[in-house]
Amino acid sequence: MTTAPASASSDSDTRLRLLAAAAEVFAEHGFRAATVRDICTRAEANIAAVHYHFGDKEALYHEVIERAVQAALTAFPPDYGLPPDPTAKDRLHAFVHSFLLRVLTVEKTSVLMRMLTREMVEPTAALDRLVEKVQRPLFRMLHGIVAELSGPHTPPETVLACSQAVVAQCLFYKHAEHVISRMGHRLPATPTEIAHLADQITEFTLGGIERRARASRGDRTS
Amino acid sequence: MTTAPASASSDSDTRLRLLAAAAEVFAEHGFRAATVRDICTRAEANIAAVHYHFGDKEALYHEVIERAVQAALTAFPPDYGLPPDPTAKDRLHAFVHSFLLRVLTVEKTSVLMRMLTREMVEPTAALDRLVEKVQRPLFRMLHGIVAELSGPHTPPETVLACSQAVVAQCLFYKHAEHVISRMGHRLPATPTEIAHLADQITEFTLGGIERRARASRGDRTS
DNA sequence: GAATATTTCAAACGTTCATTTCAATCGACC
DNA sequence: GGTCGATTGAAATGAACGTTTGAAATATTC
Repeated sequence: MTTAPASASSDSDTRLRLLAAAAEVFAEHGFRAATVRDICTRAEANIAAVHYHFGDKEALYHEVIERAVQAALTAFPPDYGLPPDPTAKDRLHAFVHSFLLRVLTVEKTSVLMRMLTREMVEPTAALDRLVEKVQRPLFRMLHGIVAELSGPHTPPETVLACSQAVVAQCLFYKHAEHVISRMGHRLPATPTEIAHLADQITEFTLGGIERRARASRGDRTS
Repeated sequence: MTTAPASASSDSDTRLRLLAAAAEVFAEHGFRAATVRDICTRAEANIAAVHYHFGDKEALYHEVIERAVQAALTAFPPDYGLPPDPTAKDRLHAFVHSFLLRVLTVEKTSVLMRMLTREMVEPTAALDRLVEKVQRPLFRMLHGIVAELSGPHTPPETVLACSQAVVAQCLFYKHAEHVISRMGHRLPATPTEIAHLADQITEFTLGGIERRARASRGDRTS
């Protein structure tokens, strides 16, 4: 029986090469279309290496996802660049900025994030864990910020919708990247462009929240 | 040689059944994971029927996409429910509302729209035509509306960003539907819910545009 | 340095799938 | 009702893929 992988935390050399290659291939083609052969070729490993080190293709995928999320959140945590004693607006900006950095930075993390994008549209078993471990806590954090910006008398439904609008704006540039480039529009990629986009989205959101909150107070000034 | 399909406009019975079944299966599984066998079974047709009527799986896919877009835009054109002599705000609302109806309505069109969602994340050759024929004209229309709402002195970059924010908010509920439902949030589906969401997005957007336009005029009132 | 465990390797297995083939069937037209 | 083109049917083909196998190579341990 050659089933059992080595101890769970063994990071042999080929094992790491497999993980790196798998991240590339899964991000590029998705879980199903990615082939074990391709991954092993890029990792300069034998076909059987996946079976030996991870058990099967799906277990490899899970570990890649796990590490991807870890890496992205470590590199750009949601309080990225936050000054001490931040205002709610500061926290919104940091949330948006770090979100965009995770999603758009051309380094490793963005390649990894493409996997999550695919998971959202075409879920595998990995999505459930992902939602619970990552997306729910992040959204809860955002929801708190938006609630604070909306003021105390804003109905929860409005706060929810505004929070979703923030996520929507951030994810858009990843979800629609192929359309955006085909339309001839620039896709933010450099730190400067991403920071600028974060400013824009933050401002747009503040305007939206303000107007929605005003409307929910019954104002009709506009 | 049994290659050539009948005349391009022949709508034989099995041909139509194949198109209907293919729309279901492609929407459910995506192009690659969908199997010709599954499609033919659901259409109560023989496996060879796809080859006979369409040539191959990809040609079938293209025709399904073509018809899907046609159907969705016919059912809910971007000026859906627009009053005569509409204001810019009216036109924005109609654009958003029809967009959401195409994307979220639980009837045929939404199933079909799921294919387009997949195309955006995992493009096939069909996306290029789609962008040119559908998305570019629609976006140009939206861009005009947003430009009008922003006022004459708003930089084009801001108008572009605000237009993208609108698309982002509308697409979000389709792109992230699996996450939204896993988070326990309600996904708008009934005409009432969709209309309500359209109101919310329109208001949010107006607030965003207003603030961005104000900022680009150099105001710092806020 | 022999014994043992770990890791790699080439080859093959079994399955799934799109596509093809060719005979059978159907339908319209003379 | 016989003929011919259009359509359907059952079976086969060939390629791609994940997985498995068992031996060879390498590292580890005593």
